[in-house]
Amino acid sequence: MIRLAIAEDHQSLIDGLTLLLKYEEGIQIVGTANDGDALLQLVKRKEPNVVVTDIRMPKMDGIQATKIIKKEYPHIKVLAFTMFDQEEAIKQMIRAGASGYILKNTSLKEVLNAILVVAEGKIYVDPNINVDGINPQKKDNRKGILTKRQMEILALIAQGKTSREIADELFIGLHTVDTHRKNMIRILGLKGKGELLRYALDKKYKF
Amino acid sequence: MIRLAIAEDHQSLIDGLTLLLKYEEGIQIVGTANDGDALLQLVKRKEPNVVVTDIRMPKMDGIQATKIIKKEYPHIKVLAFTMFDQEEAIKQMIRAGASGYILKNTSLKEVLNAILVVAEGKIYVDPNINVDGINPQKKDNRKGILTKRQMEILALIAQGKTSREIADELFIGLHTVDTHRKNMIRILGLKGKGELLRYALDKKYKF
DNA sequence: TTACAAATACCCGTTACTGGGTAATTTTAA
DNA sequence: TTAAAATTACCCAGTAACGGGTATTTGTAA
Repeated sequence: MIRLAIAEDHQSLIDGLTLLLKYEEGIQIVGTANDGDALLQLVKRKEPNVVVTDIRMPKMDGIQATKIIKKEYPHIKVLAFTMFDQEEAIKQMIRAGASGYILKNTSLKEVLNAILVVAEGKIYVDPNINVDGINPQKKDNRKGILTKRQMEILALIAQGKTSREIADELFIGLHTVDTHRKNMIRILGLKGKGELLRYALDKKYKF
Repeated sequence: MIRLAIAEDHQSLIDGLTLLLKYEEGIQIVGTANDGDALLQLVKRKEPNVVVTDIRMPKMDGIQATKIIKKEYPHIKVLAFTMFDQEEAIKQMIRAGASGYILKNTSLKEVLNAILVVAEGKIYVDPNINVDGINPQKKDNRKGILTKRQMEILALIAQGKTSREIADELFIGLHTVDTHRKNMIRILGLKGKGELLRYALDKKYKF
């Protein structure tokens, strides 16, 4: 299930997209926003897995918003929804971590397709865009997605240790371990009780 | 760590065993009992993983006690501690699910060895015993250890479903799912929050 | 050296799961 | 058909984990 958030200062466009996607199976629109600030609030509250955002927006532009979203929630896919001939802005969106860029003068059907593509973790680039240096992905210095300490703790979680045991083993406080747990859950886009343990067991042999 | 329970109506023998095992690393004596009833209570309270029990005991004999223990806690290994020439009783112990049988006229050192052997899940039979039809293990009709319903629920647990979700999916009550969870934890000898999920994930592909 | 990331730690509240019971009903097998 | 096993369901209490904050210290890189 794709949980979609839309940010776009032209409400009419939002309405059009909403109309198209409302009855689309597998897509749930968790909210819309008319500016960057509102988008960030929306992401924080609803944690979508895909965000469609305009680049030029009031309060905070889509580039800045994307940077923040990708930093805090690297698993969220961002699809930039731009007007034509703003190649410099598009480049910045790429650097900010966007997974796709589609022009506003595209059919809504193609927009839907782009959403599905980026939701799968792939990159979607509008055929009409021709930017030379397109090298998305991998702009954060993190080796993986998690920090050293987080991986260390994840490994202990995989061993079935409780937060208390992990805290004692690493000579840190219980709260600290819980904080790391929560940060990892947020960063990895997990949810629910066992998800982190499931993830830990899955990745256990991949460190 | 072997958590050991001892049942034997001759307290002197218990004392001897305790003396031997007290400083043995890897073995913790969680309690002793002088009759079958007391043994069952002990097992229930302390959940040992290995039980050493006499066959002839007051109130309830070791055979009956073993049957009940193996039914409720199949993971617990039972080592019968018998006097010589009671072959019929030994056969019954086998059928009751004992993992080993050692004669009382054996050195305590050998008793220790027998405990270690059965704790590893292997079968220990005193060399001086010669019963023809020895076919231990597998006396419960259960295919595996769990029932159909329990495996069904375990599979859903492995998928990360909560009890609530599992209940809805199977059209049964939340309490029922929780009961199955608890029964599985008991039968499998697990403990702690994540253990059942870990077990479920481990066995997921082995159904 | 100064900003940013990482690691540390605490607060509050809620929920899912565990651990301890008990018990009725249905199914299966002896 | 009758005893045993399996499935269903509920009670109470405790705790680990989650979800949401905030905040300080310690690195590290610009």
